[in-house]
Amino acid sequence: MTGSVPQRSRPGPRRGLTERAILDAALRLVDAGGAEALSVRSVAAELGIAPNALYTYFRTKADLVAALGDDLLGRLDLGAARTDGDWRPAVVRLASDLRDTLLAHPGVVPLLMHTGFAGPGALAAGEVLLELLSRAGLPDDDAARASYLLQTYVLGTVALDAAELPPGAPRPDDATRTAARRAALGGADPARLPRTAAAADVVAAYNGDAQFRWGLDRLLDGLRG
Amino acid sequence: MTGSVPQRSRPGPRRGLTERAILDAALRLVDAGGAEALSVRSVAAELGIAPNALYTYFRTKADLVAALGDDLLGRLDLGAARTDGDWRPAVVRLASDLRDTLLAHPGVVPLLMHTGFAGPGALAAGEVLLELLSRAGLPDDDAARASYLLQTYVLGTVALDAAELPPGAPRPDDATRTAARRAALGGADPARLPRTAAAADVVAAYNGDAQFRWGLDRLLDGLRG
DNA sequence: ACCTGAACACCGTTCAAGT
DNA sequence: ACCTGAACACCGTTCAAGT
Repeated sequence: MTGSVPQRSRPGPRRGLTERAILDAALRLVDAGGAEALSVRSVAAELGIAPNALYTYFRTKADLVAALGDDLLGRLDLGAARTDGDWRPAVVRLASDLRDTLLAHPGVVPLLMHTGFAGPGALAAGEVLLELLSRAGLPDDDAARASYLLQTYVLGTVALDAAELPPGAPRPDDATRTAARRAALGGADPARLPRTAAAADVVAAYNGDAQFRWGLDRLLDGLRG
Repeated sequence: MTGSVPQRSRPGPRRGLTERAILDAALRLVDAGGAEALSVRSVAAELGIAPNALYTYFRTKADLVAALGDDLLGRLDLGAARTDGDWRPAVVRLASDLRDTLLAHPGVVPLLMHTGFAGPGALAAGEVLLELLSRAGLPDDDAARASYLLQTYVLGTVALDAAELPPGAPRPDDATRTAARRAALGGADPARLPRTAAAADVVAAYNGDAQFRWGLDRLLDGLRG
């Protein structure tokens, strides 16, 4: 009656399952189907495990979502910004990297908005930003305020862009985002909202990397001594 | 067998139920319990009706949420901004009103981030903003860009504030928000993140209306000709 | 420690039926 | 047109049990 070792049975541990593998699976689902495609059960199915197995790694779904967002922020190349000579191009680069990283996974953005920005990745990026602004000659309290200002600008921009995108369209290019914005403003009645309707026609100037850079430059101009 | 008129029976119409009443009930729930307290079923229970009765007024829950967000934006007093003399105080006033309106109902903010900003309320506010920036002397395309810049700033600020707040705490004051931010930054290790940790100590300068005004003023400085 | 099966109290939405 | 009851296919989470 001594059978062979139960190699393919159900309960026991699995060597392949890690926090990393879970976050990768979650990101795959969000990229493919937007934020609403992410559920404890869908992640478990993606990994081929029982739903409640995830609770060994994350206390709640909210914790998983927070880790997913911060994981993205942790991918920023902070070393480059840190060693650049001038503070201003370094700030522009850091802000642009953050924007690119988030817009590469637009489904994550609304999730980030729920969870705050206090994970290790977010804090590390904030620290570098404070360094750069200090190097710019700002006193500590102004640097703290300016850091907050820059963060809100990047996140606000990304949130507006991401909110207008249809779910399940990862890595949208400028053309996709411009079309989304035109669609959002397209309903404006020219009789009642003449300027908004006109802005919809010049929407190409409204969006994309150039628009982001324009705003960022205005903002940094405002920070000058 | 002809009974009295069935005045208290189940199926028929109800005169008291309107789109307004539904949105009011939804806002009550979000204010009391945060975004996650809002469900089709909870709204129905609040109104004393069957869950599916709501589908007479809103095609989906997403439509209800979008209407709830835009309803809030529609409460802005645009007339005041429109008739003010100088453009700059009018812009400051409009931006501050928007921030106050949203922070009075922080649970709505993450919901807004999902749905975009293309309802009548959002478009009307955007139109006034374009008027003011045009009055400031900006050419049309710069006014469009500046309007977007200002929107992202306000929404980014509010989103960061709201994300750090515990759910179910409506109308938080500056002290509450400052405490939330200190809690969020409190985990920073002074050895690895010295500037972040120091910023947590001067967090009062980081947050609240004064911080918002500081950033807004920097931003408007950057827009000067 | 790590995983499963089964269950609990929920969801959003649809459909047929009643007024 | 407006509402209900019942059902469908889902949720997040817990608990006892297996390895």
